[in-house]
Amino acid sequence: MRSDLNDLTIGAGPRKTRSTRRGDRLKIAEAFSLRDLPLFASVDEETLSALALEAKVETCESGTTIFRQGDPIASIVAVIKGYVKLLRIAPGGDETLIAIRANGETIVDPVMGPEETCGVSAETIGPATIIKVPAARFARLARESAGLGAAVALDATRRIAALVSEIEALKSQNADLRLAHFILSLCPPGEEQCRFRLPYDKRLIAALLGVKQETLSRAFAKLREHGVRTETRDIVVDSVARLVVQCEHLGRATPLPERTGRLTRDDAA
Amino acid sequence: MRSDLNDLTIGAGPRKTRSTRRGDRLKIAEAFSLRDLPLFASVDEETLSALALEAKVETCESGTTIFRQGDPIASIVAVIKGYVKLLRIAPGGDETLIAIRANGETIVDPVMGPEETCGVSAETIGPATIIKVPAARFARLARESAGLGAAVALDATRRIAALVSEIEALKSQNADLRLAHFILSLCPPGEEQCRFRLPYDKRLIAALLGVKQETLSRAFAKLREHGVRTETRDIVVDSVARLVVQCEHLGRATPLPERTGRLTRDDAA
DNA sequence: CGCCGGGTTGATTTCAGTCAAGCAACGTGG
DNA sequence: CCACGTTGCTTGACTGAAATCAACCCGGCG
Repeated sequence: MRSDLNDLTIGAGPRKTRSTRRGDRLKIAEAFSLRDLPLFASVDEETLSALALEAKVETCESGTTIFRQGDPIASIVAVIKGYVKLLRIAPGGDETLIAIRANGETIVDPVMGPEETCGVSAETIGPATIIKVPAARFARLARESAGLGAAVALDATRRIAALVSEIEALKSQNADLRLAHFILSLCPPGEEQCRFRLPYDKRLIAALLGVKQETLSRAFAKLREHGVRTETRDIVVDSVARLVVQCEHLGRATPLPERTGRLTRDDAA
Repeated sequence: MRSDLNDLTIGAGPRKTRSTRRGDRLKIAEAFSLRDLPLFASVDEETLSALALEAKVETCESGTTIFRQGDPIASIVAVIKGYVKLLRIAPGGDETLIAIRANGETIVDPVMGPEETCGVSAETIGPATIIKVPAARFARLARESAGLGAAVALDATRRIAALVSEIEALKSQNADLRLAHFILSLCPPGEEQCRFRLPYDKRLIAALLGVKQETLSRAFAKLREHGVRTETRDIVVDSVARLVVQCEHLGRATPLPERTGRLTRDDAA
């Protein structure tokens, strides 16, 4: 929650190339530009400068609550570094994970609109760096600058598309298939064989996919037969193409396509 | 799909009170204003007039496809009368219901953004009347008028909130509980005892809740013990308050709170 | 060393999907 | 008017998926 403003430079223009990293063991001064956030990619320079004046960067330790469901919307927040989970808390008290934000993603879930409150709570997973712009200031600029308004609308469109996909997945895919798609979404594009580290622990992945961790563990075990190995926190995918094909079989039962022929040897089971 | 433009007057201003309903058996001429759509509630007169010039009203018979998933976005569509279902079609061919739009709701799911395509297909349930504005024209106006851009953003915010709620429900509630909430959402506010007609058939409700119709039928049967009776298409709720209370018991097992002990016994750990 | 937290695995229960039959409500055509 | 098929809804018996309960493993770390 501490605000280390002095360590960062917020700009509006293209990222400055002056990189003052000199291996000193104090925090490395780093230039950060609002332009780096996808949300602001197409916003005019002037508006961005105005926003930059109001922006505050904060470094948060693990488990910091950024805002709470039901709070009035104080700031527009984006994640610069680390991960932030968004969750909903039912009256009964149990929490439901809605999404995890990373990279340069914005948490404008509650975007604007007068007197709106936060629909979710936001909490950091691991240490994270975030940037905040006061909501009132943001809303005013959005009303004045059509470009910013359009950018917000576009951002919202993307977010809606993602949510729609998630609803489709929850309604029509079983746990194994959802996991397979999740793995595929993590594979670096263009590589047929790959190895990477899971971005967060399996409990969170389970919550993201809407299953219990035991179920996730079993789903991983099932994928092991299809060329997806797990080494504690690392994932090795033998063949992305093969996994894509297997997705169709994971979905509907069809346990045995039964192509009897001597072709592929691993469906003999 | 036929366009009965001549039967309708599209305006931008407040709804004209001249009501030409005279019981003739030809279609009743009716004035319709864009202002009636919540999306445009706060948009300035001038922009609205420009939109109205481009708007086209269409009456559709049941089962009309308005647009298809993957199509380029040709128009912004709103529902004036009747219901429109939005669904996703997987490569395999099976359809997943995403949402149902009614009243004056907009189907701007794919709002704007250059070269975007429709994320869902839209199809009328029963006969419906819709209004269309060419997407290019709409996008240009949205870019020029900050008010319209803000309105779109606000609309998107509402939609996101609804989607988030649906994801929460799918992840954390069982079929009975989801149905109970759905019923409650249909109860006219303020009334303790009520009776109303389901807006569409039970197959659609099942799909909306993410269950099979057989499961929905059993869920209705279970609610019968809690003061919710179904008479074919009508619903009678004996006590809204009681239903709200029952929701807590429907969620988690806890069939018997059993407070027998003199202390709460679960904090002994 | 012992004690976690995160992860796996197994046994069992609960929930929802599947398959199948039956029924009530219509609309149509004889 | 009734026989008829259709469509929407319900019910039952069964299967399968995922949650639950519980034990255990294993890699830090005080």
